[in-house]
Amino acid sequence: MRVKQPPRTRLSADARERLIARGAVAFFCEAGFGGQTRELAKRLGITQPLLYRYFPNKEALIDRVYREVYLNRWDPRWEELLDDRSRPARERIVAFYRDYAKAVLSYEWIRIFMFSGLRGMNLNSRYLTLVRDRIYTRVIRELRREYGMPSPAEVPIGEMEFELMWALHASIFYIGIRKWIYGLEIPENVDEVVENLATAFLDGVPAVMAKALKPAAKAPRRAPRPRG
Amino acid sequence: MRVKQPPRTRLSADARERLIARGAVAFFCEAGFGGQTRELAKRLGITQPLLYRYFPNKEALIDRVYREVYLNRWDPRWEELLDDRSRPARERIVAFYRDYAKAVLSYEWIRIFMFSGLRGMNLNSRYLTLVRDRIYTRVIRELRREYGMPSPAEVPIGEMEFELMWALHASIFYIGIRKWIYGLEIPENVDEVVENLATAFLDGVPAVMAKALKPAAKAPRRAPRPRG
DNA sequence: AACGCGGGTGATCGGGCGATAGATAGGCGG
DNA sequence: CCGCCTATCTATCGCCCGATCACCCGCGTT
Repeated sequence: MRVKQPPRTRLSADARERLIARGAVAFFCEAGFGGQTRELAKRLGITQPLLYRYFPNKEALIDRVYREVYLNRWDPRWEELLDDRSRPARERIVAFYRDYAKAVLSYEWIRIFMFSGLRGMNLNSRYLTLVRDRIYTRVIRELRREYGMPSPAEVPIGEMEFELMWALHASIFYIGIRKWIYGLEIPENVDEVVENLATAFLDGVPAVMAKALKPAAKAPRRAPRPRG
Repeated sequence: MRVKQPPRTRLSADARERLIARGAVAFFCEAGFGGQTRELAKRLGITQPLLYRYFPNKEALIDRVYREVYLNRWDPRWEELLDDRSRPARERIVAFYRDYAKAVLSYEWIRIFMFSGLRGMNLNSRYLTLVRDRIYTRVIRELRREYGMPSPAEVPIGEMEFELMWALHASIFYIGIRKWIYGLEIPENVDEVVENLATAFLDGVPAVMAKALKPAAKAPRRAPRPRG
C-alpha cells in the first residue's frame, strides 16, 4: 500500500527559488556550511535533487546565502543620518548605533558572518572595509568637528582613532556573539545597553582623541626608524 | 625497485600521543573540526590509521584538542594579581589585561574558541562564566573600593556593571577576531592598544558605575511600577 | 641469535553525501 | 478534453572519509 505523501506542491520557478534561498539561509546559519543538502531539502519539504534544478551545486547555494545576507543589510540611510548636521553629532551617532545594532544583532547575521570568516572568505574584510570607510570615518569626522579639532582633511585619521571605533563596534557586536554563538544569556533590553555603550564612548573619546592628535606629546612608539 | 619511504620513525607511545595532540590542535584550529583525519595524518608525517591507535575516534581527538586549549590557558596568578592590594587598583587592572590579552590573542585560542562555540559546545559558556565569576567580580570589587563605592557584599553587582566588563573584554577579544578570523590587518603593537583600551575603560567607568548604583536617579526601565 | 612486544603500515569496508538521469504528474494553451 | 511543458520525484552513481583488520618490523630481553 502506498503511503500518502504530502502532496507534491508545484510552484513557479521564481517562487521556489526564493523559498530555497530563504530556507538555505536559515539552515546554513544554524548548521554551518557543512550542513547537508538532504537535511536542507527535508526542512523545505522537498526532495534533495530539486535543489539542483535551481542551483548548479552546493557552492552556488552557499554563494546565494552570502548574497542574501550581506547585500540586503546595508541601509544607505545610515550615511545620510550621520551626515545630517541639522542634529547634534552625539544624537546622530547614538541614533545610528541603535539602528545598526538592530540590523546586525540577529541570529542569521552574526552566525553567517562568523562562518564566512572562518571559511576564509574575504567577504568579511570587504564588508568591514566598507564599514570603516563609510561609517568610522564619518563618526570621527563629526566628532572632531563637534570638539573643535582639525578635520580629517587637515589631519588624517590616526590608527588609534580607528581603534576606538573598533572597540565600540566590538562591544556591540560581541553582544550578538555571546547570545548566538556562545549561547549565553544577555540583558533583556539590548537597546538600553547599546545606548549606554555609545554614550560612554562619546564621553570617553574626546580625551583619547585629543591625546592621539598631539603625537609630539607622546614618546615615539618604536625606536629603530632611522629617517632624516 | 622500492621507493625510499621517509623512514618509519618509531616513538614511545607517550611522545607520539603528544605529537598527535599538538598537531591536532594546529590542524583543527586552522581547518575547523570538519578537517579530515587523512589530512591531519599527512601533516604529522604518519599514516591515518595510526591516529586510531591513540584515539578511539575523531571525536576523542577533538575532545583532546579542547582540553589542550582550554585547560592550559588559565593562569591562577591572575586572581592573585587582581587581589594584591599593595598596588593601586588601576595599575593591577591594566597589568592584568595586558597579560590576559597576551594569553588570549593567539591564532589557536581565538579560532578554537569560535569553532567550539559554533559547534554548540557549552565549553565557551562554562569558560566565560569562570571569567565572570573570577575576573569581572574582582575588577568591579576593586574599582568600587577605589572610588569609595559600596562593596558587592553591600550592593550586589548590577547587570550594567557586568555589561561594562563585557564591553572591555569584547574590545580586546575582537582584536583577535579581526586578525585571525576576518584576516584583517591590526596595529603593530597590540600591547599599546590594549593598554589604551583598559585605561580608557578605567577613566570612563566611574561615571557609569555611579549612575548604575543610584537607580532612583534613573527612570524605572519598565513601566508597571506604580509609585508615588 | 632467537623471540616477542608493540609501534607503525597497507588495504579495505561501509556509510554518507553531492550530484545525475530518467520517470511522473500538475496545470495551462488550444 | 487533449497534449505538452516543466516542476518534482524515485533511484542511483561515485567519491570521500571515518574506521577496522591483518600484517610488518625494529628494539630490548634473555
